[in-house]
Amino acid sequence: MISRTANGAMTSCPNCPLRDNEHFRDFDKEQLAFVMAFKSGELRLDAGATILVEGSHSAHLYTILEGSAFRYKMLEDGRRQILNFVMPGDLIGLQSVLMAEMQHSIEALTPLRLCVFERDRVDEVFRDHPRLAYDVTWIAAREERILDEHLLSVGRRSAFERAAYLIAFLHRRATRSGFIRRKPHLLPVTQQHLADTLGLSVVHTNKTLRKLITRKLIAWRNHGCEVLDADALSDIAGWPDDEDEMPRPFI
Amino acid sequence: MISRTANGAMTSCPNCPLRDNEHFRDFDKEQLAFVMAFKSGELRLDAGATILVEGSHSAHLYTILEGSAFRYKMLEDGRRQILNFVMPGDLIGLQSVLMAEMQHSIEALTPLRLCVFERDRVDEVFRDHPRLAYDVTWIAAREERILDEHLLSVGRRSAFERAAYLIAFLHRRATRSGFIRRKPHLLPVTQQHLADTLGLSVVHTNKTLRKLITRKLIAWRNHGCEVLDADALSDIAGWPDDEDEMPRPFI
DNA sequence: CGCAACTTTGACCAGATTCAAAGTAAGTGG
DNA sequence: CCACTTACTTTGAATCTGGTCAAAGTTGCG
Repeated sequence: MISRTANGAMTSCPNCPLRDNEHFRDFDKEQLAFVMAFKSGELRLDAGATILVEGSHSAHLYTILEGSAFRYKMLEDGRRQILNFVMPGDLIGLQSVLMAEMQHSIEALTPLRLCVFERDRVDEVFRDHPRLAYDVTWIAAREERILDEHLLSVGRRSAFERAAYLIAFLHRRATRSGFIRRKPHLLPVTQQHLADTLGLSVVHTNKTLRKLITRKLIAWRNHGCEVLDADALSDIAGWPDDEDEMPRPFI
Repeated sequence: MISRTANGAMTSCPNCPLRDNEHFRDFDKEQLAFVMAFKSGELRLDAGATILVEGSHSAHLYTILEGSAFRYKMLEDGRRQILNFVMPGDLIGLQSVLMAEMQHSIEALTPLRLCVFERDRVDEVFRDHPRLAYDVTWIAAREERILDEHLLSVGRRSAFERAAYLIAFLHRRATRSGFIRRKPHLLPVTQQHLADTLGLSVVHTNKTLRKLITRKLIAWRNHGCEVLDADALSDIAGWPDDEDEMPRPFI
C-alpha cells in the first residue's frame, strides 16, 4: 500500500515541492527534522481511488503532496454531497485520528501523491512541538472557515451565484496550492462533481454553467473547466478578495 | 463589559456547572489550575446581543457557560445563513484568534454567560498544556464534523428531512450540553432562525414545520419549538444515532 | 468500430419563493 | 386594565427556480 520506490523515489522533506511555494510558510530546522521523522511513507493513488471511507477508523494522517481529491458524504439512497476539495498542502484524516471514526469519505480526483503519518505519533506533535500543534489547529480552523462559506453558498446563493462562487473558489485554491501551474487554468472536474458540490441536479448545473460559458467567464473542455475570468466570478458571487492572505502552515 | 459581580458572582472553575455534566470530561488538578488562571473574566449578555461581528478582530476567546447563541454569515443584500448554534461547553472566537479576523458573526439567542480568555495567552496553552491544546483541536474538528452534516442536509435533503434533521440535532445538543434540562424540551428559536439555518424561506419553513406538527413530532409554543419525538425526527432525516459518544472536552 | 462516460437539450412537473394580508401573543404606556 | 404596538406565525395565490424524465449528441478509449 505504501510505495517508496514503485513509481519514483520518495520525496524527502527538504526537497518537498510545497516548500517552493510562497503561499506556504517555512519550517525552521528543528521542525523540519521532526516532520521528516514523523513522515512514515508516501502513498500514490490513481484517480478515482478511495482514500478514506465513512465509518472506517484510519491509522494514518495524510498531507497531499500532489494532485487533488474530494471529501463527501452520502445519504442511504445514494444522494451525494461533496463537502470540500483537497489540494496540495491539505491535511486529511484528522477527524478519524481525533474522533472515533470517519464520518465522510475521500476520493481521489486525479492521481495523488500523499505523505503518510502515523496516528499513534500525533501525541508527540502536541507534546513536543507546540508550533506544529498550533498549525494543525490552524488548519482545522481554516477548513471550518471554508465550510462556513460553502454553507452560505448552498443555503443562500442562487444557482448562478453559487456556481460562480464554487469555480472562483476552486480556481483560487488550485493556483495558490500549486495544483494548477500553467495556463490555461483547467479544473479537472466533471459537471457531476460540481452538481454534487452545489447541491443541484446535473441537468440544472449544466444549464447554469452554460450561462457562465455564454458570458465567457469559463469554457468547458474535455472533462474539465477552464477558468477565463476568476475576478468576474468572485464578483457575481459577492465573494471577498482575501488578498491579504498570509503564508499558510502545512505539516 | 466584563462583569464580575454585577449580576451575580463569577463562577470559579472548580464549581463550573459544566463539570457536573456527564457528557463533559473531567480535568486533572493541574489542568484545572491552569484553566482557572487562564480565565480572565466572565461576560453576561442579553438575548439578541452581538458577541462577535464579521470583519472584527477579537482579543478574546470564549466558552459558553450558560445559554445559547448562533453563528451566521450574511450576503451584502441581507440574505442570512445561520451556520451553527452554540451551546454550553462550546468554544467561540477561535477563528479570530488563529486567523486575521472573524468571517462570521455571533448573536446571543438567549441571555448568555461566557468565560473570557485572552487571545495573547493561547500560545501558553500550546506551549505548556499539550493535552488542552489537543482538546482545542478536537473541538475544532468537532465543529467541522457538524458543518459537514449541515452541508449534506442543506445540499441534499428535502425541506422536510432537513427540518427534521435540524430539530433532532438541536435537541440532541441542547439536552447533552445541559442547555435544556427539564421537560418539556423547548428550543428557544423563531421560525426565522430555523429558516435561515435550513436555507429556506420563512413561509416554506412554516409549511414544513406544520407537517411535523401534524405528525405530532413537534409542537409550536410561544417563541419556541417543543420536541415531542426526537427519535422519529432522526429517522426521517436518516441521521445516525451516535450513541457511543465519549465524554467531550471543553476548556 | 463500438462501448462507456459525460454533456446537452427539451418538455413537463414539483418544490420553494414572493407577495399580500390576516391572525396571534407578548409587551408597553396611558 | 385596556388600547396599541411590535414581533412572530399562518394562509392563500401567483410565480419561478430548479428537478425529473427522456433522448440525443460528444468524446475518449479499447
